[in-house]
Amino acid sequence: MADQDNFFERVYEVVRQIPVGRVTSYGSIGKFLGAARSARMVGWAMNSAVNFEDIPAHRVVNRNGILTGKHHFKGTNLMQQLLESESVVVHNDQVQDFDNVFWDPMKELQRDS
DNA sequence: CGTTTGACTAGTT
DNA sequence: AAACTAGCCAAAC
Repeated sequence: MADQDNFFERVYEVVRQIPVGRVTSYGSIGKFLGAARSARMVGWAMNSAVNFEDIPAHRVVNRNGILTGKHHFKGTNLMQQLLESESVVVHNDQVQDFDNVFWDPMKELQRDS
């Protein structure tokens, strides 16, 4: 069933599918949803997603691999802590080896047919 | 219902 | 190279 009733839920669906040890960017998610120019909306969705424990928002970073929204988390450095706990190397609020841990929904999920 | 904002991104100065 | 501007779009006020 189409759980995608709202833009937010669509984002949640994608973020939920982010594998452990991988991160993605707002733009990529938005692009996958068909709203590449709505990268901010993805962030907005995440703002609400913080209320959802099922949404690993910490796996979503900006295009630079920087933990832009770390300040929005419960803990100041919680975002980094979570990423590090998932085998993601983070240093100075920035994801190291970003290209290696970057998870592209369009490439990994690929809208099948 | 009009204005502001906001976890972005790409382009320009 | 760093800072600023603009575009984007939907939710919150």
